[in-house]
Amino acid sequence: MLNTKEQISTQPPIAPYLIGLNEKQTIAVTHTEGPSIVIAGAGSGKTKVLTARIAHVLKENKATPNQILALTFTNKAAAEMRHRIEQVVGDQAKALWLGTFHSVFVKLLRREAAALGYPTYFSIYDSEDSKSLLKQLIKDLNLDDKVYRLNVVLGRISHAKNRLISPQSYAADALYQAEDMKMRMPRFSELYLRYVQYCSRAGAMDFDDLLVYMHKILYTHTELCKKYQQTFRYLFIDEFQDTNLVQYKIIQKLAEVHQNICVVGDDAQSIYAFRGADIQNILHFTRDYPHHQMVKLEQNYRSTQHIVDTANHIIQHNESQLKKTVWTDNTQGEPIQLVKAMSDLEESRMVVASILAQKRKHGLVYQDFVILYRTNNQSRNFEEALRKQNIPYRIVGGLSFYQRKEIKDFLAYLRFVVNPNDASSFKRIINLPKRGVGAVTLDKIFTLVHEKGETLWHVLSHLEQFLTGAAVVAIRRFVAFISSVADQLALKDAYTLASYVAKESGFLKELYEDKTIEGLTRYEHLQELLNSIKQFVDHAADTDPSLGSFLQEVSLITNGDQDNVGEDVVTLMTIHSVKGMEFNHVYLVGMEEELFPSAMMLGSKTDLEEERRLFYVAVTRARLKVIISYALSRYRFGKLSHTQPSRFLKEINLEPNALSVTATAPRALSAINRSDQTFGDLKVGSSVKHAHFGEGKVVQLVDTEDLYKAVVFFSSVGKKTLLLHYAKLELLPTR
DNA sequence: CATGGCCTATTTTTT
DNA sequence: ATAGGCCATG
Repeated sequence: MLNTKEQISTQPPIAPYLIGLNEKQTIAVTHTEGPSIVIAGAGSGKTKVLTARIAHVLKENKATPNQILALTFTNKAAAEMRHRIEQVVGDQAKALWLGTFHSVFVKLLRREAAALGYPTYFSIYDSEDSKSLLKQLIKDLNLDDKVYRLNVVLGRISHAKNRLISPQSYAADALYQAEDMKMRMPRFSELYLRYVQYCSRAGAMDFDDLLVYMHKILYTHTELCKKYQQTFRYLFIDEFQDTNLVQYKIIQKLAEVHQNICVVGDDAQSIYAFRGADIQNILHFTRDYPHHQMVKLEQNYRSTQHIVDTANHIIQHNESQLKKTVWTDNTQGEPIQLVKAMSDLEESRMVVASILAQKRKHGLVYQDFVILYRTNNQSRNFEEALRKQNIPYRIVGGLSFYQRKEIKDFLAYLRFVVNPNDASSFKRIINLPKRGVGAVTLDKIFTLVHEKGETLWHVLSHLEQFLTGAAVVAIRRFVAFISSVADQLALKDAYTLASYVAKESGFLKELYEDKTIEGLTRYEHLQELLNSIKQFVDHAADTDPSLGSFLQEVSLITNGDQDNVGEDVVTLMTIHSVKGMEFNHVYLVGMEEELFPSAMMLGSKTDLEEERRLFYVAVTRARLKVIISYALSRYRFGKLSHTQPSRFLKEINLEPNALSVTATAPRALSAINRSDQTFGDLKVGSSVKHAHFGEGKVVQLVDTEDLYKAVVFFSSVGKKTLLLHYAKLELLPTR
């Protein structure tokens, strides 16, 4: 690009956001019209391109911010993107339609809820809500929960929804029916139907519904569809390889009029097939848009040569992949290191010891490190080891604040006020605090709802017509209370109403009176929640400060979103949640058969290939160094079991016993002293120049726990041992 | 109707 | 290891 000075002076000034882009990136950014697909290898500047492209559209006045729709998979990615666009275009960025698929669709569905027969502030059921609902339905139908396994059933429902198979068409489909028979679940269709009916009557949508109903709006409400097709002139889809059928159909429909759709993805990083993601969408895109422009970003700017090589090596073992050569001209860096531990406990200590040593040796900060694992429960040992060493850390994922029981309970209160047909929320709170309403009364109520075909709220507010007894009196009081709050919904903001409910419902008092340590924490959590509602209201200057709006927003928050960014802490998370991020040093732990690859994924080749892509994602997060660890034994289900090193290690020629890392914790990483050792570009035999001693030749490299040393033979003074952290050695070209 | 103790299944990943 | 379900008891 900017090759000579003459070029700069004769050409118009280049927009600041285009500076520093390579040739391919520039094409991807500036060809804004028509369908285009960007295949972006790991670390190839994907986000940079996507944000520059949006900025370009705005700067060239091709569209106003609210005519641009940009969809990501995580809130984090959306926030990051908005931030970076803001740096280029300023406040305009605020008006972009930019967010996760789910959060953007909630906003649209809220506007169009009436067309679907849903209340404006419909409830959103998270996976836990879905689970407990399904559990109840399985019970209601007298099905054996050992055959109709919760996770299996839920997964199947989710899968059907993501493939746009309604309960009716599911029941009519011979193939699905045959599968169900094989799995001894002949009544699955019925269960699916009931589940959908329940949600619709409760005015609730689960995560999949947000997509399914968005699809429904676009494909069955022509006028509404036209409106949005006209509105969105430019569409941007991040992590395209992880889209499923509904998502693809939605964006396809939205792009139908203007055809300005840009999808960015990397087939090598597709790790969500388990929730319906279909890499085939990349093929479908090229087929559905024959005039598309395709750009492949193959230069990696993130990682060292060693890391890029290893990553390429990993992915080569997969048969199904797009042709792509990721390369880098970064320095060679250090080889991937392997740590072997005797037990899971020792593994965690060794990793933590290694972090401390690396930090000291290179003058790093905690933020440089991430510990990645396959399953959330692996975090435990590492947390303890980190705590013991007083190392600050944060965990992303796992049990989030909003999944705590007291928080879910209170949110259920608020949800029921906003949507009094939400039966799940009702059941959750009717006896919080105790109101003497038992299972029998509840059963009667739900039978009535079912038989009369009335809404839950109708039955509750006319209960005297149907039932008598002490419970009825209690419910009448409860109903009166809920009504009194509901009357204020349009008048008062979320915070005012929430604190009112907390006090007047007796919920806060109940928590307050529990003086155990856990009770105290629960009380604090509730206060914390109320604070966050206050914040929500304060920040909702020109948006909707209502309780309904808060509840919908909060349903889509995941842990890690609101987390303390910028603090100097070690990060712990699953490989799935690290996607899209980068760290200087990556510790990939628990590299054992049946754990990674997971025992659940050994059954089929496609599953195994997804695990391998997961491995690829983990390794490519690192800028400088990857350290992989495994243990020879591990506690599973409270029992000690022996483990085998992962097959993936052999695939990248990291033989479990190749490196003589002593396995004694916590002073674990003893000196490695090998003739083929390299430190960056420095290796035995390298010619170097030292400020005092002049030219010399490296005869030995020593890697101790917290120091790098080099033994150099200088013609002037003979052998000297130098500490690489201090000594400034200049590498001379080899002759 | 609520509580406490014992039993069992559970661990794949997330919006 | 631990959470949730089931049963017996208050």
